[in-house]
Amino acid sequence: MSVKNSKIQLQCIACKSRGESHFSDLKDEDLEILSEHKSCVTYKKNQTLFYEGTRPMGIFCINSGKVKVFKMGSNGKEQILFIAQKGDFLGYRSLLSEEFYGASATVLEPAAICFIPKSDFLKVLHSNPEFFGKLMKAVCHELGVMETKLAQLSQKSVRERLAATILMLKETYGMEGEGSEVIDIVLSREDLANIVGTATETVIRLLSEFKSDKMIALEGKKIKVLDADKLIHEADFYG
Amino acid sequence: MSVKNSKIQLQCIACKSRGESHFSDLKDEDLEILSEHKSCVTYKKNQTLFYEGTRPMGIFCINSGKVKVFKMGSNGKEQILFIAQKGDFLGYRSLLSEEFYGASATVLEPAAICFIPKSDFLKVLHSNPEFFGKLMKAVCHELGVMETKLAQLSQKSVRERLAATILMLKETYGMEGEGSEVIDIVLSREDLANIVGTATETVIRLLSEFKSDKMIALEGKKIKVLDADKLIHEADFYG
DNA sequence: CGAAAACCATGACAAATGTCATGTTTTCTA
DNA sequence: TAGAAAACATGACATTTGTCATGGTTTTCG
Repeated sequence: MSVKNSKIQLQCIACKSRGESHFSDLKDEDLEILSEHKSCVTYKKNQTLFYEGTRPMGIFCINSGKVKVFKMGSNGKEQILFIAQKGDFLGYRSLLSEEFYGASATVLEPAAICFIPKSDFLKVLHSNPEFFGKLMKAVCHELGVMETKLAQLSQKSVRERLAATILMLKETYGMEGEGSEVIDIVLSREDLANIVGTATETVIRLLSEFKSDKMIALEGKKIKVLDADKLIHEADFYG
Repeated sequence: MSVKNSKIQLQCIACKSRGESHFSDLKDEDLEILSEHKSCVTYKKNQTLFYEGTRPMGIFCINSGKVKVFKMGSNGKEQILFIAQKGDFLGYRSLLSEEFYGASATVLEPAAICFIPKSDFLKVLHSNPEFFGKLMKAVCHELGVMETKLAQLSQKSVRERLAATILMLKETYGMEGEGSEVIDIVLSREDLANIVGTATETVIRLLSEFKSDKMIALEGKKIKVLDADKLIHEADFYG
């Protein structure tokens, strides 16, 4: 199979994923500007959008698929900061702080992603105070989320963090079932460990325990949440 | 001794700490607006500016002194997110994301701090795109810093993190000496542990080791860095 | 398809770190 | 300034978590 990525045609104006994105309220003329030099490409699993330490040239807008954003440690272990999906965009943080990328982004599930050059993005941003304000609000919110993650990493046990992570994934990727929800994202145990901030083996062991305790079930690669209340208790939320 | 805080007179326009702050480039008329309903107060050690979970009513601008910003865990342990000092301001993150405070702020060293009501701050912010942009850049930078902290907390040992923390404190609070630098901030072992994200006893033990190994010396409550290179090695920077 | 690679699972063990107990020193404050 | 409280220091020990080894299972890809 060829490894070449195929270019595809995606119009911002008609983009299904835009509704839930920060671009939702932009005027058509602004969308025109964004589309002008945009290039859209399909990515396969494990392809990397950008690397930590390199210079941002624009932003990536996810039309479909899932992407992990992570920092690599000196020991070769990744710490996943967050997972982005359709409607999210990536790389604007470094762009706006005028720094090199602080993290790398790699595709988890096959994705269609548009790249918008820096200049076009900034043009729209600066001609559009409302949009700017909205983005500011989003960044401030993200900062709060990151601070919460930091505190939980420091204060909670691995078991608690894994339970909390499963619940968080359920919120974002959960698909309704009868009394249970399947988490619709393909994550290796290693990736899960790199979200939680622990060793792969530890995650495997704890998943086995959660399974024995009927809190979750494993459906192929995916996790099914059987007893969310018990998981909440494990996560020691607001305990 | 009275616990009452004394009101003091501080003019933004004449503020010595403004030069290094985000307010540095504001026009006099904007400073006037900020000053209009401002109230400035001196705080003693251990007084709290605001509590996690409460509603932000404005921003705090530090004229002098030092303040720790932290999240409290369910176990009663604090995780210190950062330490603010003169020129920094606090609370704008939650203000802009329109959320409750995500952290608490408590005085470490006697401080003079001005409070600027939300409406005045927002008025200046929205009438001043350049200032808004500067703040956006700052928030994006902070987000990057927080992500780095998260990754290091997850990937480095306590020993490495303590070494890195001492070096970081030296950068910010170091006072030049002959071949050594005293870190000019009074931190209890407990606070230091809450920055590093570990138990107090562990910090005490490691400090003793660093002292035996001639990397640091303890001058009263303050830490003196004797061998920064060795500390850098301990911290495993870019190793 | 079939071999190789990647991934998952589990046991055994080691290392790092936290917790508890105790005593000393420093700081606070009545 | 004396007594109480807080902070510091250290030992002993428990617990958590990571690491290494091994084998089974699934996925990938020529």
